[in-house]
Amino acid sequence: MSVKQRSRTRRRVPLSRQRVLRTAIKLADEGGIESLSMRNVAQELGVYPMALYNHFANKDDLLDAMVDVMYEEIDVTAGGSDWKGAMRQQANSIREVLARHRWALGVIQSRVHPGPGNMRYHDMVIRALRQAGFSVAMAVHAFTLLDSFIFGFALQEQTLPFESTDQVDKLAIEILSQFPADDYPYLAESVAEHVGKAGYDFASEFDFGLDLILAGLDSLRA
Amino acid sequence: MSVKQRSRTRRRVPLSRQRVLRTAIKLADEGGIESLSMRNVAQELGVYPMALYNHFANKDDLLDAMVDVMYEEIDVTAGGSDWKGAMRQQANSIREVLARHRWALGVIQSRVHPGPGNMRYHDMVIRALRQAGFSVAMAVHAFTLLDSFIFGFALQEQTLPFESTDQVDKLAIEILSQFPADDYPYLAESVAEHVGKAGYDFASEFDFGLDLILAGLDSLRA
DNA sequence: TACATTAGATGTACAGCGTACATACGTCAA
DNA sequence: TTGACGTATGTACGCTGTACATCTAATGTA
Repeated sequence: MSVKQRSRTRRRVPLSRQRVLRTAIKLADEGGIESLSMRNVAQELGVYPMALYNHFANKDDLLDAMVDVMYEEIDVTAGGSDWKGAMRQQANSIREVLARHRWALGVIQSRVHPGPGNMRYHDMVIRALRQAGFSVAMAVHAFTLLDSFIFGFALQEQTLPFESTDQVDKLAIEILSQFPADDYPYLAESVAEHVGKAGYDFASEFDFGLDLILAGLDSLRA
Repeated sequence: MSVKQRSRTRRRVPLSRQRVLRTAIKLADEGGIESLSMRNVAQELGVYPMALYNHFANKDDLLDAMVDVMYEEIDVTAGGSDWKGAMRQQANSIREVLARHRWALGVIQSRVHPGPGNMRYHDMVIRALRQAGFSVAMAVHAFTLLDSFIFGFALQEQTLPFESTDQVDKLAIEILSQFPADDYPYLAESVAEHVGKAGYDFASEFDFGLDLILAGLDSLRA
């Protein structure tokens, strides 16, 4: 890094919490969370590493903020009377956000400080459910169940060893073939008769689960 | 580390993949995943760090194996005709295992190589579902939905900023109080009228969700 | 306009990390 | 007895987060 060159363009764009945050998210999106270092962020911003610490207490603080941005990006426009539609839209939004920020699920797990984005998200979900006629207790039940399914599905989806959900067929067969035949007969049956068939799309499992849950919840509305 | 002392006791217990694996899991269980380093594992085993690389290609290889141990520890004894009971038992087993190995959820997300423990787990779940009368397609739907819920619930549970699920009341109020009053009216209502009440146990949400899903699936059996 | 205050950027340093690589050693087959 | 081979040792390198001291540029006050 050339200090001379840097100092000439010093004041172009002042460093700020927002700029650091956006840069960190960009780097994590592009290169994965393991490529996110304070040094990389600083370099991307044309700044010395320690400058970041004027805006974030430490790397954990930065990670907390990154997770909260993820919550902020969730689209939770209240759906009025069509509460199921609203939940479906929100669920899909979460899936999109988590696909855009693949680091988020891994980072979420080690965070303990909920930020305003997190709070806003949950407040709006509960609002939608309350306005749809759910009792307070049932609204809590409902959003916990929905959140569990949505984030859990995303976790499974990202654990799959391929990028797109429509490439399951070939890969499932390949993985199975790495193990002795008949070690996993039921898994093999599923792949042979269902998952391994051309046209199978793992994403369809998301709609199945979501529909089942929404139907179950609907029957419990006040 | 004293080499003299080590060499005197050199052959007491030979290093092995299993011993490295067990030590790594022990360290991660006790001190969290961030305290798991190849150097720490080596020191715990009274060995130089590079010795581990005779048994694992690299740290990722070790993490893959650790996750697979977690799958192996899941209790999936087939429940015969009582498929719901079997699923409930298995779900609780997963929750126990993930509580015992709090690092697992965070690590799972970055793994792409399913091991034999993972395969066995899924094979046995599908077997239980098939024997309960589910079609192949429906068995895949069912275990994807169940897995999503169970792992997703565990993710939420571990994100909660307290250890035990029965301490929600005080803490929920404390967190809310850090933000301007009435910023999150629906969240506040939930806490005031339900979550914040003494005796509320977040773990009960698990049974609610599981029961709803099992009931929904039951109506779809062949 | 001149000066004091201060927030923020710089630059150095340190301990710890994963692991490449060369060396040494213990065990077993011929 | 010797040679081969698998495993452990020991060194080294480039990377990490961040403590700390220093410098610099912008801001508030007279």
